[in-house]
Amino acid sequence: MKYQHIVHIVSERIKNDEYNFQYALPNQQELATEFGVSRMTVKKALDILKEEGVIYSSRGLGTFVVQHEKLQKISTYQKKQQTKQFSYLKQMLSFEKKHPHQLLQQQLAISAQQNVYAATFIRYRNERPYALEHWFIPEQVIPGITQETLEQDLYHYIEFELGLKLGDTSYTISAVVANEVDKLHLNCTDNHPILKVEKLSFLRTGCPFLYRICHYQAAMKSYQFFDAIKKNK
Amino acid sequence: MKYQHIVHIVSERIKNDEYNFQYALPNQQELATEFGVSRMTVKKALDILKEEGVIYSSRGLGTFVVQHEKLQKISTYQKKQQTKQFSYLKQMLSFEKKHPHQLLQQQLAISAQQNVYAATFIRYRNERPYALEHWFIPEQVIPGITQETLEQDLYHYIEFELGLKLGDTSYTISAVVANEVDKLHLNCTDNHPILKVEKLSFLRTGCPFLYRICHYQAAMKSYQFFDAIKKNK
DNA sequence: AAGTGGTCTAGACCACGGT
DNA sequence: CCGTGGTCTAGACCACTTC
Repeated sequence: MKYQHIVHIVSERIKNDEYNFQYALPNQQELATEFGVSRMTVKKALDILKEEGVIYSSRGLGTFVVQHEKLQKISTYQKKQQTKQFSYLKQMLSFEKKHPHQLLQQQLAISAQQNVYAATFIRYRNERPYALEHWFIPEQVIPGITQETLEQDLYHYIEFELGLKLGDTSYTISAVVANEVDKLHLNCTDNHPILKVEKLSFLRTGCPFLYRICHYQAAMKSYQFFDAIKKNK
Repeated sequence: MKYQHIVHIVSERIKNDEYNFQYALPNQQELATEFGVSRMTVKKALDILKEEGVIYSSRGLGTFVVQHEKLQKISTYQKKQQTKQFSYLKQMLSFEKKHPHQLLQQQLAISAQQNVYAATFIRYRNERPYALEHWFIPEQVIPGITQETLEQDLYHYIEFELGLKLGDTSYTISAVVANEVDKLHLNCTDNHPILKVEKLSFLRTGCPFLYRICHYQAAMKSYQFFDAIKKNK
């Protein structure tokens, strides 16, 4: 795929400040000539970089690099996450197969008669309790799950053992106070704030296969995401 | 733009169940013939629907509608938000021009000498205090702001009065406990949980122009977003 | 008028999944 | 093998911005 190569090269040039926000990039025809491809292929590569938020373009004006600030914020954020060198540990507290209660029936789009694998995990970060997670997986969609599957790599099992393709995950974030189970495992007291994240994962077909309720120690977790307000040109 | 028309027609057919998850869509050549366009134009339309999560396609197999569950969840969520018929009210508590402290200098990428408009709002939902927001806008980027600009429509001012193009907004979400100011205005007591959302908005050029710190009554707000886990084909 | 990016074409070839 | 979608071409025309 030639366009991926162009995406990579142009990304590198932006990182190396060969292209920067003060001047327009070479126009599409020049880039096409340089890379020995057609203009449409260049445009496809630039469209991907636009989607990534690295560049933008205006009819009649040209294509420009987005100013450093934004990218810096993202990269420094990621760097912070990496350089802190956290050690993570996931430990299973319970594992069972049961019938779903009403919330699960609704979220996983199944009936009360179908079985659901239910597991509870506690996560540690640098040996400190960090999150309490409840996982629910419909047996009909992802059959043959064992305790080991969940302790190792569920996604690998789904993709390579079952041959299913993964889709998107929906995140719903809210703030709550610690409940009794949280207080027991997350080492916190009354009225301790909790960042509650409900994650619903789908196969590529749109079938929901995993519902997670995750309670994070408020001080140890935040979520960041980007949102395009308007797509006006 | 022909491809937008095709996006619209195919969307309608999916909503009307003329295309559904049980069968593949007509192949790209058939659609091209039907709409009287080239195959590339059909593909561009389908790419947009893929990006929206409405369909997916496999080389060698065809193009398919994503199962209803996922879309239902999104649309029912939106419907819930709409049918609750909330009444919203935004009230300004303070407005001033000042020099930025260190956090603002960093977030807005400005120096300590530059001026920043600082405003505080309280939001009500159905007459109940709902959120407390602190807004910060660098004068150099968005000049000429008055109290009225902020009470009315800042985005309209930026786009149509100043002629600037808007870019993305970054959201950073965490959970905290109510501070003294929250307790005063949000009508809550000690250790009340707060959903804290930092919003940093950029112009299309990547220049940050608005930093907001928003404290929501935990019980009255949640955030939902989607994330592609992997783009494997 | 000149230069830019956005759209669209009519074809070609390739990679993949199923037979 | 065939049918599918993914990539790529070499051009054309259009919309927009600036001079």
